[in-house]
Amino acid sequence: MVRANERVAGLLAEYAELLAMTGGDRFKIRSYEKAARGVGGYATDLATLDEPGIRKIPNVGASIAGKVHQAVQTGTFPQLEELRGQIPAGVLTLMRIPNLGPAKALAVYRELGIADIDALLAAVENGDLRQLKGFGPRTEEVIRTGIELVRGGAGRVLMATALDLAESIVDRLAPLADRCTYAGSLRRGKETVGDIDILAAAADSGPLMAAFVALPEADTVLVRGDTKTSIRTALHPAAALPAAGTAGAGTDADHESATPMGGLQIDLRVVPQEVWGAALQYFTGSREHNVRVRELAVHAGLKLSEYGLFDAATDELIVAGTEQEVYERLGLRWIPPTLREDLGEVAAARAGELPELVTVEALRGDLHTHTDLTDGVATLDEMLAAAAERGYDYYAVTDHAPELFMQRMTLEKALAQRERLAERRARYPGMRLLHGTELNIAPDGSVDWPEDVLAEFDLCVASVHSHFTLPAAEQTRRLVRACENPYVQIIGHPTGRLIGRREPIDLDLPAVFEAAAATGTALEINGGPDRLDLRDEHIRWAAERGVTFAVSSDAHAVPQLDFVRYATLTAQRGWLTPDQVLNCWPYERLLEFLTRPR
DNA sequence: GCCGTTTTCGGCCCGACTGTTTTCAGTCG
Repeated sequence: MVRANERVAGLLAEYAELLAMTGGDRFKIRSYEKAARGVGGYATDLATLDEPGIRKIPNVGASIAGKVHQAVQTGTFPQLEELRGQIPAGVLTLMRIPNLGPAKALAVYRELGIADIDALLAAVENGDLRQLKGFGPRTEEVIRTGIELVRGGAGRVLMATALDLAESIVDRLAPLADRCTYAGSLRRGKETVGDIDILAAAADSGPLMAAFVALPEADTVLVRGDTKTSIRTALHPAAALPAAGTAGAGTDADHESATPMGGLQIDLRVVPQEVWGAALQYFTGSREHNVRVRELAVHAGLKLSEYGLFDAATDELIVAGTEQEVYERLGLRWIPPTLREDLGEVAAARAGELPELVTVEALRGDLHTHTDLTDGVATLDEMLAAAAERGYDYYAVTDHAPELFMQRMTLEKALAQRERLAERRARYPGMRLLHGTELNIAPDGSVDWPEDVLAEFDLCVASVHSHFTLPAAEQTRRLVRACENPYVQIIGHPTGRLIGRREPIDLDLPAVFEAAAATGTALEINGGPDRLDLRDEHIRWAAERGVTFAVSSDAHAVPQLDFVRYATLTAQRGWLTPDQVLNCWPYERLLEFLTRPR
């Protein structure tokens, strides 16, 4: 379900951006950004809080609490509407372009009247942009490539955003249907999706279609029919902000959406209950997977469509009720949706060699998390309580290390945290607490802190947080050296990409995977909705080379512990089994891995 | 506008990089 928290966090972040653009006080801007993160990362649903309750949210004081309360009730607050009146929504979308911040966005709007990305591209093409003070040829080029990056994901939304929306809609439609679920690329767990496909089984589609077009999300009805209805959601820049709450440019905790979630098409198809399985199989895809499966059917003298599996000669229906029946009648084990990409899964299913995929339930702990000691928004105790609630056998706190200057970490703070963690051990007898850190990999591959300090941590994750544009040879050497560091057990978000915002660093991936395998350094699958790093196909390459993985949330707030869900879907798309994932192992085996001589 | 083992004012996330300047503004992490 989409909570009020995420919606209001989006409004606060939008207000901060508008303030930044209209020359507001920078500390005031920062306050709204921090409040947005606080609200988005708060464990309690805003809708259940009164104003004093809202006031308890980190970084929310009297003034913002009033606006938050109003926003929960009415969907907005007057000061936001005032600024929205001054700056067209399209100007905010300009800021999705990397290296184009509030000042430049305002300049192109004020000077050239540019209020959307199309107009900006046109101004680049005809040279108008270069006339502006502060805009030289290099800036022109940076903007041009930035637009390409943003455009690359045009019309697509992050899987996490789509999943929230799809589940929320399924929840509301399900009471009117015999069965209801989402299908398509979302069910396959792709990192971004172009639309949402919802499938329902019902004898009478009328009430479902009526409820569907009446959804508050339905801005435009594109198609209205008995078997298929399509709607489009409204374009709303604030809605582009992530499920976890964000604050624009800022810290490692920010997770901004690749594209505005507005304008997303949602299809509802209603089929008779008898053909549910065939329809679900068909509408889940992928197209390539379905072609492969139908090929198999043809060879067996059968015909497969969304209406069922038929005898090709007599047109007699054979099965259609469940996906299992369809696959089994074709001589296949049921294939998990995350594998249905025609990347060998049909042959594997035929040979009975499908992997037993890693699941969220199989995760015994989280090995990459933060607290408010650095850039998290929840305290150590809040994070521990939430982790215990999830039933974890172990949990690692891995706050940032000193070289990420903005986090102001010191050895003293780290050691004090270690003390506090030690004190908490008695409170969580069922959950082993690991004191870790997230180190920064310098351009030369070295990390923060001397060896004697590193040796005292239970766990060291090492990640790239700077120098994203080094040449491939240097980046590769950098990560290989980090793998070779005997104190580094996990490489965090190995490519550093942010979906739709930042390209991955230039790496010779096979060389890095070889190094990780040779040194026994695990590679992370980071569940941040805009990271999903490593990504699906790279996981498979790495796994083929014998790499071990960590499926991590990189949570900076309590609700973000759920990010392991997105990491797990990605791991499944990389065909991983629990045995290949460190944090599916029992504690004793994990400990052996962490403490073995290297 | 928020916050406080530095508490009701005066700080606040700091440093680097880059392109455009001609001494610095904008952006990022």
